[in-house]
Amino acid sequence: MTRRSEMLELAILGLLHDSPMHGYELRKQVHRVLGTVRAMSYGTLYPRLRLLVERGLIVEHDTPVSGRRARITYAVTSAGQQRFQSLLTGAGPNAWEDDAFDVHFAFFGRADRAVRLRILEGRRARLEERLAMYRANRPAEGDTRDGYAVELYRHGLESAERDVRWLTGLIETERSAGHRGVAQHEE
Amino acid sequence: MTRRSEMLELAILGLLHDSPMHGYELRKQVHRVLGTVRAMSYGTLYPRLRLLVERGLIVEHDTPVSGRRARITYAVTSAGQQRFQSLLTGAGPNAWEDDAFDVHFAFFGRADRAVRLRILEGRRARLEERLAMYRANRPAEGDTRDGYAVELYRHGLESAERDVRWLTGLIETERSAGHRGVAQHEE
DNA sequence: GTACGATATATCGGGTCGATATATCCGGGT
DNA sequence: ACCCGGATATATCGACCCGATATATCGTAC
Repeated sequence: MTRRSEMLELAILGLLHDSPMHGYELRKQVHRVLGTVRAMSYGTLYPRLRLLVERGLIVEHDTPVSGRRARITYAVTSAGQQRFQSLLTGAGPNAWEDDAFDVHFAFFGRADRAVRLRILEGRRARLEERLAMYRANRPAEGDTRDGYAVELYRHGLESAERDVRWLTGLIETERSAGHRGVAQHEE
Repeated sequence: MTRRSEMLELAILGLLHDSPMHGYELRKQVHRVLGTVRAMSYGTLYPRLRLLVERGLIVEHDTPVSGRRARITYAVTSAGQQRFQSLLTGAGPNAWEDDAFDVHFAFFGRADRAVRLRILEGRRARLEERLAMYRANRPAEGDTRDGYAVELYRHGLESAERDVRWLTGLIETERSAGHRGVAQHEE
């Protein structure tokens, strides 16, 4: 179980929880929720769906609409629900990485505050490490890098700093007002 | 030759042009230039270096420092220089993608203005497509997404918009003042 | 009524990552 | 002098992911 496949499993289980659907639709949802960030290819999705069926985390409802091509609708089982919760609640350093963080964050509504805070703080720490490395090789006098490489450096640094501020804001909101403020749209 | 391997080839040839070095150092430089973004693993780097040697794009200078472990220093050949230039100058849609764009941008100092503008504009168009998709599924009334998913959406949209503005600034600078302004640090 | 694009599932080859193995060098502690 | 840990350095392997491609059906526009 690699980092990536764990993240994909979380995304699949989380999305199927909202409503059962078939593979093609599922992939579009991953696109939507993760906002066009590297979504899963079909070559990854379909084999993984079969694997999750084998493990009993999801089940396939065949939907044989007369004459239509087979459309396999998937739904989470209770084992799948548990697996989802344990992936979300037990999130470790894997969840501090770019893609994995986004998936976890998208499902924050189903995690309690302690878990949310741990993931947010882990993510921030991860970005601060990155920031420290960035700053450690700030272009110095006599650097061979030309203006474009320096501009790329500046832009990357700025983005990372902004993300840290974003996380800090989220953490403060969680600490002070609980889930209000961030989760205004929550039902 | 996939997108990714083409990008890695450009990075390797471009970095070795600045100064010959061995694999371990090369990987650190990729980290530095690309700013911690997904750098190459050793399992990718070493086989690829051997491939580039086979193709005559780089050569290995064995540096047998008495008693020391073999350290293979690589340097670009003239064929490698040409390959680098053709990869940079002939950059197509592959170069509009995240990682590939960064690598190309880092080597803008060795591309002429027409090429720089084409890549910048291609990249901007790519981001605007992404933006359009984002906006197309803006969370509407009655959306099942909770506050966190909406916040993730908002943050992603904002980042993409900022990147478009960044590119627009760069394009304007290229168009008006040539390479000044952006490339102030150029030697 | 047919051409086209979207929907839908499936598979394969090439290639990448992450872990691991091996080995040397250097500095710090004792 | 000795050892230890961490950085330097090369190499390989298995797990697995992406992108392309094949196949087939549906809606709709002309």
